[in-house]
Amino acid sequence: MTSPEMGKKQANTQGTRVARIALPLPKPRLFDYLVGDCAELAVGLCARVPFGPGEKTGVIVALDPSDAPPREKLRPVRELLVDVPPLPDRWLAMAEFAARYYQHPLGEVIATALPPGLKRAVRLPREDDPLLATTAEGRAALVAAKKLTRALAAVSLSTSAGPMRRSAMLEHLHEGAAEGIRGARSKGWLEVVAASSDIRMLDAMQLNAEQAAAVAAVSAALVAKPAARFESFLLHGITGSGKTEVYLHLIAEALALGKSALMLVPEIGLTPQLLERVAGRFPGARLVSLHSGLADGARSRGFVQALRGEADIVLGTRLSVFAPLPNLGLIVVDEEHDASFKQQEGLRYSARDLAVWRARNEGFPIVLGSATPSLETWLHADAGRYTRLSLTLRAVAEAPPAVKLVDTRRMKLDQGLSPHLLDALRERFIRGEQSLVFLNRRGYAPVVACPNCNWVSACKHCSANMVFHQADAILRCHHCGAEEKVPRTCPVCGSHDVHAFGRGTQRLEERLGEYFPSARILRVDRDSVKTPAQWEAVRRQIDTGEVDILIGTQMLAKGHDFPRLTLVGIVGADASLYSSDYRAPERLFQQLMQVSGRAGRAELPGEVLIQTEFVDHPLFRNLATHDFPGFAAMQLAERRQAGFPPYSYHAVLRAEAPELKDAMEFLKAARSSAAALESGVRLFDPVPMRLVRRARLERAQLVLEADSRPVLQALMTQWITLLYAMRIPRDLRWHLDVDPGDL
DNA sequence: AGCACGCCGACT
DNA sequence: GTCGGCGTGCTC
Repeated sequence: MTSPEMGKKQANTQGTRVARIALPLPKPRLFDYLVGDCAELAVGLCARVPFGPGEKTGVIVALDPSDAPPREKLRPVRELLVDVPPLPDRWLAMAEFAARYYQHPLGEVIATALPPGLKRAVRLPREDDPLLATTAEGRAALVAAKKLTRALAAVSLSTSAGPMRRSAMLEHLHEGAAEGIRGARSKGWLEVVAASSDIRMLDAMQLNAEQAAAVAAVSAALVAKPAARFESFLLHGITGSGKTEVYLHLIAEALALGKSALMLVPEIGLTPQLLERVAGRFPGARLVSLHSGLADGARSRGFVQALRGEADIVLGTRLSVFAPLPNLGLIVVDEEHDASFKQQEGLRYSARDLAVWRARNEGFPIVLGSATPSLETWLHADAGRYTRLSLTLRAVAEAPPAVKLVDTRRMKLDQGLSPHLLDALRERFIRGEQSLVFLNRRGYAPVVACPNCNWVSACKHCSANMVFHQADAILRCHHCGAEEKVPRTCPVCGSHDVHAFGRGTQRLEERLGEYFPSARILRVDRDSVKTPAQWEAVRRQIDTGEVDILIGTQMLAKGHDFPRLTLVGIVGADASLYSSDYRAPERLFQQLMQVSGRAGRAELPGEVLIQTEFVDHPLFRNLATHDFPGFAAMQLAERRQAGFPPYSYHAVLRAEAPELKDAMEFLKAARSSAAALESGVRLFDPVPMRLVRRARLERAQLVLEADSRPVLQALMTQWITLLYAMRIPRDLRWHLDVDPGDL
């Protein structure tokens, strides 16, 4: 038999069996096809099938189901993608769980989890790729690098050897591998090896007692009997306490045990910095990075590498929780509280929650790390369901930054800047130290308005104001991207008095430029930094001291360490202090803690100035004393009192249509069909969303609340069938969001 | 999601 | 008299 294309197998309709296939369709059902009984046929295989007048690619989820339609109704599979190994059962189990838990069609879950380019042919360099192994040098480099990784892992495991002895061992190992690595690097053969220029293996031995205890605790789970290997750990470590070092040690141990490791990081966290550090630490390991910024080809390659068991470490954003590593032994979720782990469209999954499920299902430990854990995770630790490991010592600076509150009630502010903050900025500038002014609002001013007739720069498509961007002299809507020229006179009354109200980072940049004309000021927000390359350039400027004053949004809060930074000024925090969203304080605390952590290094103590009208607010008091446990206890008490998550469980049904009444009507009908079902779920009234109109669509939502997950799940499972059966206007769309990030 | 089938308004 | 609106229903 000859196949026209590599890796495809034409369907053989003789000796047929039935394959049940999950196809990417917005309906929760599967389709059965005839398929030839070839050797490769297996559950988990991708298949191309005829569908209606067209064709689709799906995944076989069962063979010869007992309830298939009569064979004469079935059409044959067009081709099987035998080039790619079938997805493992455990992987499919996770997809099925996600479909069940998030009430989403299995075919769409699988389509979300698979890289988009997989449908096309995947060309993958194997280990015997000519690039790596056609020359003796290439092979030698690879072998040397692998030996080094294994040996490194083994050394870090050998707890009997003291630090001195281990250092000596490492140095010896490094010498042995260095030659091969240099050879390979000079030829540019292997990216992973190239990155080993950054090798800092000896760092591996600086663990302090807390870090060592954390490593030991998780290690015990790694080597426990299979049935006892699953354990969730919360690694609560203040900024600079060396969480990453703990992760790297644990990854080394997983590798030494012959397992692979998965590390999830927030979107912003996937900077080349971390990738280099991991690659440098494990020069012989096969490292794969996965995130949505990759081209289809690269993402497919990484995914298939994992699937073939050719990846030792996968480092990536939320989507990499679906990396089909067959031999996974450890998951790390860094900055586990970060909102980017929750997908906000399509399948609205939480990668962190799925990761915990996966670890339990496959029987291995998981580490959730953060300086400011989510209250969900904190409560799990309080209740003993997660094992809490604390890092309280700041490894990189002697003392945490001094947090001071600036009471702005009786103060004359200049563009939102207090005299205190300006003095502090001046002081640092004179001393040649770096400062950061944090304002979580980009643009020049949040609105342009006419005081004469009350006209405001409202967006035509959204219920929001257009933001004034002076840089390109334009009004821009931050919700739909619409742009308009700034009117010179009021479009309603013709008054010449139209002007910008409020301030964003651009305006702050302008004003600070006037105050400190000789200072080098750099603004960092989504408008000024759009690509990873730009972000890298910015980081280099900051690192090399080419910047005196930084102005930035939360982009900067999450960035990496800035060694010369000694002052952080926080402007406009009050806006989120009394927001109607019950999660606002949690987010604000996380944000402020994170941005505060940027200030100060060993030889240069840091200072944080927070401008506020609410100096007595307990949130600030906890922040000033760096007391996350205190803050969490206070918040949890409030949540318990109000019956909010994590003491209850939420799901939201949202609908959007050109007209609000259609969305509301749908939700009312949906509500009454849920009300007719027997359950302990509390059904709220449908309400328009806070931002009712976005991109010409009007949105409303219906909140469901229950005291337990099973109660909520039981209702939704029945309800979803009714929802799919409802007849709805063509232009109305709805979705269910389980465990929504916000309401 | 596509795509086809099928029944009511303003045009060559 | 026809082209085309999108409501409804189906795809193994």
